[in-house]
Amino acid sequence: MTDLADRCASAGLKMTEQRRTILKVLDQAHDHPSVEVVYERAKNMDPSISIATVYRTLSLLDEMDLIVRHEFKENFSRYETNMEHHHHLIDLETGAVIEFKNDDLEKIKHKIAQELGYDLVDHRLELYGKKLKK
Amino acid sequence: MTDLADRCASAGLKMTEQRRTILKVLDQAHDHPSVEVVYERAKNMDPSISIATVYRTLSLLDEMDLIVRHEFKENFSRYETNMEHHHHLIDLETGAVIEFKNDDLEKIKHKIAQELGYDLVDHRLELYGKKLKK
DNA sequence: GTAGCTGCAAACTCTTTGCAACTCT
DNA sequence: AGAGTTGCAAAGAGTTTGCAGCTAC
Repeated sequence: MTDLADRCASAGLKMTEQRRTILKVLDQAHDHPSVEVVYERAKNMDPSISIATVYRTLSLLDEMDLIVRHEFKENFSRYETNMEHHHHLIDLETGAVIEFKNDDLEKIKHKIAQELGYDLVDHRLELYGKKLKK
Repeated sequence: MTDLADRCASAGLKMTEQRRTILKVLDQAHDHPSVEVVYERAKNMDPSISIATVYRTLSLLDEMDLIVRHEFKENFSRYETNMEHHHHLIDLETGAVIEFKNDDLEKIKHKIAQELGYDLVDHRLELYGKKLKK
């Protein structure tokens, strides 16, 4: 049983065949797939699965904080299972997503919010770029 | 004639009554209005204006880089005319947008992209928070 | 005069949802 | 058995677009 499936089961979710399939897709995904992509991969394992179920499952997992929904500058959402805190650089030519982390950034972020009199609840830091040719 | 209108005219755009109205709304806006809000304000000056025209005009101005379109964590776009470089803190309780700038952030941003082998084309840095009660 | 702009309504994209049937537990 | 889950199709929200008529230049 996968890690995600474990946590879903302990949360009291019914482990249906469809959920097992979607969780397997997510566990195997090392990229940041869109709903459409998760659906395609899931359909390869179980052709009867519906995209409505994929939407419902991903929303559910996002609410449970088991995955993270991103809305980059595209007109659809992407999801990722990597729960370690980090940010993203999106390759404008390929759509590829590169993860990075930076401690200075973390400090500045909180400092700014505090100075403005706010408690930082969420944030978004995305870089969009083109690969340098050497 | 407003500043925005000037620049539109020099770019060869026809100055229709509707455009004049929308540009006036934008010139007077010191907030970050959504399409719907621009439409409402424009309708107060000219009730016959259509929301399609508002959409078309805002997209056009965005392409011309006369205004900036933002897609915060809401399911609609907002626009702003303030062209000075800055970032945003969005008040999660009211939707209010507070602008700020920070030089350290600028430096780090470019440094990170460079280290990853990318040329920074665009970026997004948004903080979401709740007002601290004192 | 004519290229460009407008209003209207229909179309589009992504996402959510009502419902009846089904399935884990 | 019963609450939760599913597939389907319809509905929603925000946005874009085809078209015929209108308007700035």
